[in-house]
Amino acid sequence: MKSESRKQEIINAASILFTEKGYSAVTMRDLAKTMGIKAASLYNHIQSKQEILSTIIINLAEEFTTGMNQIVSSDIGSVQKLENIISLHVDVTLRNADGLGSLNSDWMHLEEENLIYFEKMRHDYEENFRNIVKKGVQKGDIKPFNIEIMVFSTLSTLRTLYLWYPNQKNIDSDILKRDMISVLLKGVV
Amino acid sequence: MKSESRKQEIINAASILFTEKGYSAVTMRDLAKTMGIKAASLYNHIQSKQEILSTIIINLAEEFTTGMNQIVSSDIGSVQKLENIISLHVDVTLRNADGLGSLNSDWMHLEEENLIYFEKMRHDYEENFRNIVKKGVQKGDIKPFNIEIMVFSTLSTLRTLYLWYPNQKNIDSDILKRDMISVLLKGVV
DNA sequence: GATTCAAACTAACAATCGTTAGTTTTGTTT
DNA sequence: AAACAAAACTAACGATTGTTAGTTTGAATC
Repeated sequence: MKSESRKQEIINAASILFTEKGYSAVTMRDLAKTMGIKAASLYNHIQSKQEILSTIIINLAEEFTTGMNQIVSSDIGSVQKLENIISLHVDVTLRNADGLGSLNSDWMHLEEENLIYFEKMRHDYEENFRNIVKKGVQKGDIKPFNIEIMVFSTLSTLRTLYLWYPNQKNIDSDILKRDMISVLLKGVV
Repeated sequence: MKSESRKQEIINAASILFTEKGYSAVTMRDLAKTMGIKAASLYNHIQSKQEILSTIIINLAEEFTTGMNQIVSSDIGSVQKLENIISLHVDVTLRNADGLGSLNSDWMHLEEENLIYFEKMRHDYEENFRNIVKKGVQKGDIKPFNIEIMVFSTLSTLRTLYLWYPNQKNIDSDILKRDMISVLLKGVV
């Protein structure tokens, strides 16, 4: 097993700190103090600060990519696809809320290869999202509003769900999904 | 005038850098290089790095607070108030898109007094928003969905407008407002 | 009891951080 | 031309950064 669990503990602690203060503002000594050890001891388990960041972000990005690819290739209508995307974001957020702060705010601190890889995944994700909306508009299932605004509006809400969810402890996953689908798709008025 | 314009130039340059990389990741030497001077020369115009951050954030937060207070005290319906809030966010974003990255992602690096002041403004803003939605639901003008989700959903879209707007150069302010109102209030389905 | 090994430790490094002090340059006003 | 103020500069400071090297601890295995 070779300290794999200890490594994961460090990554989990780092996820929380990074979301609270941002990658650059968290020092290895901060992280070590949270873990109850000295900064140098962290390096028995991880290779670098950068490795922690890239592990957090790339894993999450791949999770979203995998989920989106399944939705895109499924044989369902555009509106149902949007509902599944909302469901995907709720699931990932409930499972790993701490890491989403890094994904949203610290991805630009990834280094060369991982930065390019991440940006490609994000671009493809948005492109898939956009195409689903376009198809829905063509078929008449989605209102013919400005497509960019519809995509941006929905996506920005889903992306910042992690900021808001921890404050609402007493909410069931399925109820949250249902209400999010109502608000995002059917509007509030 | 005493270099007031030079100070503003520094703040404007810092706004862009802070939004690109975050407050903690931008050094005074980075900022100086962007201005074409040495880091020490910055201190002829500003008192500290922290002063730059607080100037950017507090000014913007006060702008939102002032706008919200006008909307709250105006004698119009709940839906019209929501439309005016959307319009407020579009206006502020178009006027000062660069600073909104700091407001959204670096407010936690404000120091004691300003941090408390900012958090109070943000709390009051959200509370005003929530009360407008509540009133609208009571009057039957707004659908009886989960209020927190409606508030969070709308607000998170408006707050991240600055991330998305710069990519859509050819869009008129009034058209943007109209379409945002459509998508956010009436839904896409 | 000796060996092994993961996981902690102490001590220190080179680099970089925000900032200060004191000086020089530049451009305008007398 | 002299005087002044604005705005740049050089040089350096103490603190902090991520990280490395080498050592000690403690528990499991032989």
